[in-house]
Amino acid sequence: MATLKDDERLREKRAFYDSFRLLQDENDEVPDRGLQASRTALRGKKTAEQVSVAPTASATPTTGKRKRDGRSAVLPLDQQIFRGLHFYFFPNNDKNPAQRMRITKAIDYGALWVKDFDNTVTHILVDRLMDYAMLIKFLNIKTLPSSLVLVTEKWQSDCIAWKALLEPAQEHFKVSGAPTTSEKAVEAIVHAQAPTLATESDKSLELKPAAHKGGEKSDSPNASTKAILQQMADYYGQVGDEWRVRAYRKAIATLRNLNHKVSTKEEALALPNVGDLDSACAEPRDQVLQTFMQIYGVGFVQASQWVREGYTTIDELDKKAKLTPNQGIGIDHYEDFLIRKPRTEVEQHGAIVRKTLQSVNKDFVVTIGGSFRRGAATSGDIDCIVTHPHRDIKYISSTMVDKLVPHLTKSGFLTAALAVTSKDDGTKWHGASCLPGSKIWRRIDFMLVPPEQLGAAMIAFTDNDIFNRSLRLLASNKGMRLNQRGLYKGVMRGKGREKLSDGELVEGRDEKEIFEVLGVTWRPPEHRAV
DNA sequence: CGGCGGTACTG
DNA sequence: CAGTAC
DNA sequence: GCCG
Repeated sequence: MATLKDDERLREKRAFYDSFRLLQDENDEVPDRGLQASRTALRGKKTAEQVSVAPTASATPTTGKRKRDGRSAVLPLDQQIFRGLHFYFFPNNDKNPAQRMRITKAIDYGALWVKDFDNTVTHILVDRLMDYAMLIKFLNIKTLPSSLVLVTEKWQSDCIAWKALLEPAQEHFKVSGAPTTSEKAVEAIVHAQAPTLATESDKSLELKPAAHKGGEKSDSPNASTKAILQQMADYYGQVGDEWRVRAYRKAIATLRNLNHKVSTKEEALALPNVGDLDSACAEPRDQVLQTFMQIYGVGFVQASQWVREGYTTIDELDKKAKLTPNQGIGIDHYEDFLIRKPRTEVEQHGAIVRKTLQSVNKDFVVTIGGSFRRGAATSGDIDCIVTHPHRDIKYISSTMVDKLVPHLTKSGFLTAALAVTSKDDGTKWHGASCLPGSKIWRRIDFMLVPPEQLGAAMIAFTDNDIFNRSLRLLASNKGMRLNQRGLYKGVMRGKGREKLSDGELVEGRDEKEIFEVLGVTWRPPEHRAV
């Protein structure tokens, strides 16, 4: 039943997406400073004023929150993903509006528009209605130089959506009738790293948790393959197919644990969760939908409805849409909640909570979980796992609700409550916090855990979701059940995985013990992510 | 082909 | 209950 | 997308 509904939604969504796209093609002019010779030709007149456009703050253009005149998407140099590339379009004129839009955009993003085909062309972008044979005939040549990149126009729009040069040799960018590049699967995909922009000021994006100390081989032999898989996962995330995202992430997880390079298709197929690595194609998910769904308290259903009602910016939602209190907060602090924060700041938030709690009772223990505990350099939110070695959940939660939260709210540290513990047996509190002197709100969560459940809670609130799912699934397949309270055995399940009986508690207190009972070799928190 | 973690809070 | 978050 |  869920599937049926989903299909329905998907179709619905596509329709809206399409109409939105059309709208965009007409309206979405992007003046910018990236002046290229060809632009003058393209736009004819207005040149002078374009020359001197200063780069402005480059917040998130999609939100349209700060600026009313959504027009001015100034593209700083580092956003010009096509810089240095020479595009030849087929058809190569700007007669029809859509095509003109494409060309304009390409230029806005740094490409040079080559009007007469020559050997400086690096990319040929073919209209959806054209095919390889027509192109060859038009250019009056036998074959194209292999160094040339031949892609459909979709490549361009996807690159823009992604803010990156995407691998052109993917099935969904293939021009109809074009000679196929023989390789497939792992091989084909492996050499396919997106070319990096040769920028002058190349600030290195440090992504590594930098945890490696000992003799561990720091870079995995399958790094490039994983990068591709990650790209595929991201793509499907964009496209809205969460199941495929999960599948790809599972494949990455498998590769992560290998210490030799997988280089043949056979080898890949033999691995669990890793398959042919074929790529399929779907329409990218509506950017507006995507933006709306990043609002706290807004999911697919609400976002779709707003899109259907014609909303296109968060600003409009803020002014006109009917919002729940949480969504209001989500919108007011849209940027705040999306920004990842460095470990040092996460630690400061945790320290405040810990200190306050311990001033009530010095034995309280506050552990920061989530990606922080996994060693990540930055975190999206702050997960505080709150426990007490010899008091029960009731004491813990009442202390939180009656003392800590009011106190920290009064002090100005806690700035919003988004989901609070309901009864006395409540176990979680979600809200926002703000360091003294700062104006940026952070998402902070408290997980209230009695000592006998600490191990299970640590697993649940530290490991990333894929790792969690696999552990729970593993438990399920062994006739057990894993949740944030413990590991249970003798669980009866009906059709599907429907739980018929709760089973009996095996272990909850000790993290390692849970791993052991499940037959999973222990790994420290840093190694429980995908 | 159908299934894809398991739970707690909001409205 | 559906929707959302973790 | 992979698994049973």
